[in-house]
Amino acid sequence: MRLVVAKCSVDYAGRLSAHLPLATRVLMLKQDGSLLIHSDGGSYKPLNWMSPPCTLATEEPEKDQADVGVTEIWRVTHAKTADMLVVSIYEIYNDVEHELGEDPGLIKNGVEAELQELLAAQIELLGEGYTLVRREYFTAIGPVDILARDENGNSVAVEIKRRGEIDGVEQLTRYLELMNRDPHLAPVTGVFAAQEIKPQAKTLAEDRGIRTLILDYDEMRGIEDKHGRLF
Amino acid sequence: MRLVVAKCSVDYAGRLSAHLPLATRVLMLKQDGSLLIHSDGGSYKPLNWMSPPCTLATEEPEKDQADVGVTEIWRVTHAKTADMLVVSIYEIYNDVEHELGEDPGLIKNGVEAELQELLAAQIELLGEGYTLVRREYFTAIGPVDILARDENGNSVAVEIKRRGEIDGVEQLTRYLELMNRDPHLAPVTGVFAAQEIKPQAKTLAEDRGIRTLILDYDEMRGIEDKHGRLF
DNA sequence: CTATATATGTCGAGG
DNA sequence: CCTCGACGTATATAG
Repeated sequence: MRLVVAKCSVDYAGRLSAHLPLATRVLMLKQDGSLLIHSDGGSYKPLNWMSPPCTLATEEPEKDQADVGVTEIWRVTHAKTADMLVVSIYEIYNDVEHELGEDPGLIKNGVEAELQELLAAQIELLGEGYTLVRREYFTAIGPVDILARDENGNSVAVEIKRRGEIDGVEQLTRYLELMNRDPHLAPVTGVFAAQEIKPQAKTLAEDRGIRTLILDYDEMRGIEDKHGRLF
Repeated sequence: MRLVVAKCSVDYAGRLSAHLPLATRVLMLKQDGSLLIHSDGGSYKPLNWMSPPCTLATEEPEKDQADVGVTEIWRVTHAKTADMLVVSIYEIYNDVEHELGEDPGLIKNGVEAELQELLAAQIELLGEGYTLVRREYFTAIGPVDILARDENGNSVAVEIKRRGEIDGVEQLTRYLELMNRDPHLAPVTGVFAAQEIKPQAKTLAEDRGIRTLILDYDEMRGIEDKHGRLF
């Protein structure tokens, strides 16, 4: 990992073309040849970058570039797509290199996959007498998160989100429409389950006869832990 | 902008909870208090981060933490959501600070706008005898990318995407529904045009009687200076 | 490898 | 402020 603070301008050509005017920025050069160009604001997204696999070549500036103050040129070329990033460096204020080694990586909890597992294991949260048919029930337009049966044996399609927004209701609506054309499944009702459901999504769901359900992650995980400890 | 190379472990609690085991990483501290934690690989996305608005507080470690080698603790708290990122620092190998100033920002040239221009100019790609009515035909729920007429003089609404996914079909469906209620326009048929159309989107479009059309960007552009823009 | 859904998505436009 | 759509989306996972 090499960290350079430099006055530079940048040009990118690939899926789009883009240009960064002359300013002072941080250039982060990773071991794999990739390059990130950060300013002192914005969020985690760099102003510009090149993803691996790619190679960096350092070049001498042409005379006309040297005349306007360019001291070196970094040309980063993507190995597969021929995307190219060219950094024209005017002045380097700081240049540090350090060996980091392999990173053990991030451990996550509470993403949608985990919610789906938990709800499948605690299908009774949908209601008394509900049973799990299967997770990831496949249809022609995509997988339904959970297919269950209610206390009367009727099909119930469950769409799970971390945050329930209108998109998710639309998605479930499409599934229901399709599944209700299948005489083996129909009638199919819908449940929209999420840790948090936006008011508009709740309204839309109810308007379409879809039940909404708030999932309490901590509670569900707690129950699961207790189950685990019983064994 | 402060750049720190340090051995650290990290914990995040917010929309999800996550943990980074002890390793050497780069900590990028921006002027607005935001923090990025980068390893020497991956793409431009940090391993972990806190977006602005947020504040950084440096704390002394508790005794039990100090005993295992923690020298300082950085606690970054989001100003609105109460998301929290805690960095436990064991050793600092490098620590640099530099004033960058405001960045003038990125200048972009996108692809989708160009696709729309090109298709309007080459409207015959839609079929024999088609004529352009106008680009950005305005409806109550938004602009239709292109309105054309087919060889019989009937209205055709075209939705253009770089990548055709289900969302785009939904969008076009809404336009068609609305436009077909207008006796001056009806009957209106739809064409979903994109550089690439996902199978699910194609299925849904056909199910709704919408024609799909693959656009060859390079061909439409005439395979001119694709990479010649840099210099 | 392709295809698909998720994401602490981020980001910008527009009501 | 919120919603919606685009993104050089990236990323993991299933087929």
